Amino acid sequence: MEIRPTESELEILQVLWKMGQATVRDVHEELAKTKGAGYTTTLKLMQIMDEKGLVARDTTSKTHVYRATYTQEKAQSSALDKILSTVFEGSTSDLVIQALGHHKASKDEIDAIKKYLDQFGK
Amino acid sequence: MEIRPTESELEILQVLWKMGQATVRDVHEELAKTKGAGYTTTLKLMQIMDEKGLVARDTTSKTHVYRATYTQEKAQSSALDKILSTVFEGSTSDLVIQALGHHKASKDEIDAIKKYLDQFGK
DNA sequence: AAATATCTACGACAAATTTCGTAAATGCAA
DNA sequence: TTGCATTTACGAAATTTGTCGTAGATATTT
Repeated sequence: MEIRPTESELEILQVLWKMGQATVRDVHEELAKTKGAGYTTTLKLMQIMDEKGLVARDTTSKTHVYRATYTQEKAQSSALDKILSTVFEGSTSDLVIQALGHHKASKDEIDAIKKYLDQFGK
Repeated sequence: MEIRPTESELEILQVLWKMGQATVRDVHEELAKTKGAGYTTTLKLMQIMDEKGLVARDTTSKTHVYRATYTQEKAQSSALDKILSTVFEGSTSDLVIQALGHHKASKDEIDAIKKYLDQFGK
């Protein structure tokens, strides 16, 4: 089955990716900086994510400790797949050029990309 | 205001981008190839999209003719913005390298990108 | 130990999105 | 013209997603 994280689930995953390990309170306080949802909302979401297998939790102590099982790399790959097929008609070069053009990459970033490309072109 | 097309609305937009102009039936038959939704479902969606301003329609004849006002370029830009901030931590180079690595670009595509980059690097 | 605070579990509500059924209008064919 | 097919309009159900309140368990403080 393809497990697609929802919008809110993705926000939680972002916190877990950054923190590595986190309790519901950790995540909630991080989200609270930019969002106004209640504690139990975050709790419920994370419980659902556990059922879906997006996260795993250690329940040995009263306060459960969560970590992401759905990796950032997977999310990146999935996100790219999706926008490639939905808005870029499958053209990777279109996507890349749009990305470089619209969101100005730094000189270092451009160099990194060039280096990567050379590695290809034999 | 930011008008974000929903998942289903995006499917419809894809058809409109490809056809340029289309009736509800055109769109529905195209979607029917891969999806099992009824005709009135597509109709309703397109009516809502009209209200939202995602599409415009010519209502002079009984059968209305639709076209997208939300352009593919806009969708591309919006999609990139979103995944950049949600899963790539704002790093355009990460995104580009992932895109090139994961979805094998053809030689031509790579050349196109190199050409584009040279235009940059002074 | 008693009171207070924190946490999980869980049902239920709310909002957004998708789906469809039905009615009325319009056009086409017999 | 009469009947049949197609289309729009629109309300409402169904689904999905996000929200919260409350109860009960566990820990912490006084």
